[in-house]
Amino acid sequence: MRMGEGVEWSLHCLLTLGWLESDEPVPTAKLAAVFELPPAYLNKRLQALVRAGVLSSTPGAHGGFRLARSPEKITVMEVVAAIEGAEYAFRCTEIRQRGAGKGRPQDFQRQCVITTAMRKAELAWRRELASHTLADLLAGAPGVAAERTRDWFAVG
Amino acid sequence: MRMGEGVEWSLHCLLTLGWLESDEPVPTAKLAAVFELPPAYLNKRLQALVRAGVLSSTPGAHGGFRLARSPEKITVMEVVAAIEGAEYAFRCTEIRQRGAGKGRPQDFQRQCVITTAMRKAELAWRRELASHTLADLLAGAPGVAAERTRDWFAVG
DNA sequence: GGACGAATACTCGGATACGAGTTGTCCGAGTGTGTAGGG
DNA sequence: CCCTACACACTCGGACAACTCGTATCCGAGTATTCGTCC
Repeated sequence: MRMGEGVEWSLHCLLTLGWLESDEPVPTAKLAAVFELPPAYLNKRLQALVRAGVLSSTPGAHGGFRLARSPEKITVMEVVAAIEGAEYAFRCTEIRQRGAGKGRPQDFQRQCVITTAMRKAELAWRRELASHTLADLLAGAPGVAAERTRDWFAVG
Repeated sequence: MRMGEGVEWSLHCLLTLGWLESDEPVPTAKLAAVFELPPAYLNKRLQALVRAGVLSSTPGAHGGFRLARSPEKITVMEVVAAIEGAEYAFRCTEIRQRGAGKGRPQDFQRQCVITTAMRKAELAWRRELASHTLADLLAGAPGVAAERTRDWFAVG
């Protein structure tokens, strides 16, 4: 089980946007240059964040992306769900109803214990991710990181 | 992010072995027939459980697999780790040290806040999975399931 | 009749193809800007 | 001098390939059984 790189990319970009505290939209090319990422692919991921309502995009010249909400209202869970999808990682395919259990629908009213256990674990994971906001991450990072980012944008 | 089907298959097979309560090893073909799964591929997954010390295998005629330990000592976490791998789903590639942050190793002594948050969430997930043993699942399932399984093996 | 040995059937184990999903790239649609021309 | 219309440059957005990982399969290594033969 592996999480895509897009999550790391997205969160770092959101941190960058949070540090800039600018109302000016930032284009994909600039954000990609900060971390030396492929611009077109990063753009694809940022689009997903727009669809999720985390970012807002402005097309045209001097366009780009900006935070759609204040960092306090953006949770890490939202970002992960926007990039990786909202489905559960464990998906029950009901193999218990095949073979030995075929043709006995009355035995399978409740979900199987395996699904229950896995879902419970995933809910704990989601709860943890939902408890961290972008503002928390911004505050938790060392101050030099914010400074460096602002300097880099001032120059470039 | 998606969990492979092997986890569901493995847990169902472990439940089956737990219900049988037999010292006789059960071959892959039988287990596969219970859920109508491809035998060869299921075998591949059971091998992983043997390597993890969850199952013990006996080759040759009348061979097969049996639980290596009592169900109370087998956690769901172990099974997931055996099938999906023990690595974390989120892997930090340190993109913060590229581009804007290049050549400043002193700024990156601690792990970044994103990695910390993700790891914390995964630990909550793992803790939850580790708290459930195979014995818990066996006890939580309806009694008719165990009965049906035993009947199916008695006939076939 | 009992014991030994070889042939056999059955099982696990790892090496080998196939397919889906993720990663990566490209070009078109749309918007703001700057400029040139006319009033 | 000011207004308007046009051409341009820049950006997002979705459609189009390449590649890695998970899925699926096959054949070889090894063991308990079974049958035949010898003592």
